Amino acid sequence: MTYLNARAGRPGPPCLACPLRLKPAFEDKSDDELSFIQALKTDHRSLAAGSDIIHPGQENAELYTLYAGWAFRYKSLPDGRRQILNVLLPGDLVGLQASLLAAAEHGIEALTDVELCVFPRKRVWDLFARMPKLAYELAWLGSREEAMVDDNLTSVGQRNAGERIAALVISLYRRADALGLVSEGSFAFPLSQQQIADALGLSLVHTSKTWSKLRKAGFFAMAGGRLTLLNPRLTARMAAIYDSAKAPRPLI
Amino acid sequence: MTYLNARAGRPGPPCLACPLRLKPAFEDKSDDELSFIQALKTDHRSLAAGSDIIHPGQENAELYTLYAGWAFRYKSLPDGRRQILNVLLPGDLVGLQASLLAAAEHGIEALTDVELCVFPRKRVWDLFARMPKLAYELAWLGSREEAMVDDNLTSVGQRNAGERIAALVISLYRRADALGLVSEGSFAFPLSQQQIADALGLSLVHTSKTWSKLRKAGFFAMAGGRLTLLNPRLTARMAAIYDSAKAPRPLI
DNA sequence: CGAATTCCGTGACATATCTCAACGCCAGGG
DNA sequence: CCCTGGCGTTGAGATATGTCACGGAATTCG
Repeated sequence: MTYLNARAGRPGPPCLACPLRLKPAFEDKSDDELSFIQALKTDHRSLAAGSDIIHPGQENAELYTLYAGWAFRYKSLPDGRRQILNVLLPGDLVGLQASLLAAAEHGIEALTDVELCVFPRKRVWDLFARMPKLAYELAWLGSREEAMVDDNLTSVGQRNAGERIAALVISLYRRADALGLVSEGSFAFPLSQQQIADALGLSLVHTSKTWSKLRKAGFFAMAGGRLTLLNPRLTARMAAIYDSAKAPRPLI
Repeated sequence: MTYLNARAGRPGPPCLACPLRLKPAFEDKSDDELSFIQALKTDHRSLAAGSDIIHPGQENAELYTLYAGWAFRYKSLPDGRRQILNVLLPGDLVGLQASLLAAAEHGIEALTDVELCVFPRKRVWDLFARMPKLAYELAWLGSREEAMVDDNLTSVGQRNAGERIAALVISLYRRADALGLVSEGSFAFPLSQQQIADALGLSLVHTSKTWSKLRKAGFFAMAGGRLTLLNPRLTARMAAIYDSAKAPRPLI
């Protein structure tokens, strides 16, 4: 059901003129590097919300950069329980782990309609052989993703339901903000409550109740699929997250 | 308190004759690569159990390979709650994330007395510039570590207390086995119950009760700091972990 | 337009897990 | 030698979270 709605064709912007790159989240790159990245990229692909980008167990996965839309990595147990490992936003690498390891140990699913820059697996090795700076940045981005999973594990292991929700909302807010996706305190928030529950290790019912409680307590509001954070500092304090400005990161 | 008991000096074996490398867990490497690794390595360091190898927030962390002993990565919340992110066994990289990112977002502590091969931070870049194959393997090892954190997050988010303990014990058993640390079904198991609790997101008391229950149910036995797995397949089934042989990995 | 489906909300009840507290064992140190 | 601190064990009671069940709103689809 998933690969049928893949569409290639619309080529996307040339990397030299990539609008995503202008966002504050990202470092500057030299024209040389950008041309190299452009040469690495073989396709620009669109997928519908709900599609599998990488399915569990897939071998020889390609490497992508998420150009537009949201996605998430997840891991399932044989009996159907599912853990969402982390959420991917524009500019994030998709499938680095799957393209380095022999087989994907997780799945990646599109949360909204997405657009992907496609880098074939073989060229990942070229990148290491010929562009050590980019290879270093690839490893850097991998470590950053691991740090995000570390955070989520700490949240799921140590925080109660309200704190987990607060931590999730705050961290997505900050990441969306760095991408220019926040306007007037609100941003598109496409996660369903079931997905929030799967990300936080909570049941759907308890997630729903705790989510309502935080809404009614004035932490945030939802309307039209957009979430408005009413008091970011309060929410951050509830989750025991203290401000730390994040340096710009590489975009490949 | 921690750096005082660091001891350098005892040089450790030359990489060309590294006994760890002979274990089934690791790939073969060419003499060229081994000499390169040897040149990268500036020190062989011993630390006592309980020492900080990398402390939270540390900048310019060095990169290590754990040569002997056990360690763990952890992350603390401001109020003192602590999550153990993953356990490190001989051959694992220590501090890759900390050496790539600007500052460590986690701490790493020696669980037993440990010996470390020291690679200064600057030379990590040399490795990318001059030995792309090793750089690729470094990224590969980073992805493998992320996969372990993924597993732990799935465990903490989705499994109940008994399943979590079973999953932890089984995965450590398998890793120890690949390193030749298992003899007659038993291996040294240095985690305290508090550390198990911190790794699994459980309270100490509940960990103790669940641990006893599994022992009494005949899953495993402890004696003299060694754990004997009485029925590995049963334990794996309880944790809903199905066998998958792991390919050998690079040792740097 | 009605039927089916998905998502969200809420009440009642069950239970896994937590907290508090006390106790025993053992190793180390004065 | 006793004292102390760290670690593991166990019981009683509290509570956060899970499960079951139902109903309503919105959306899709025939």
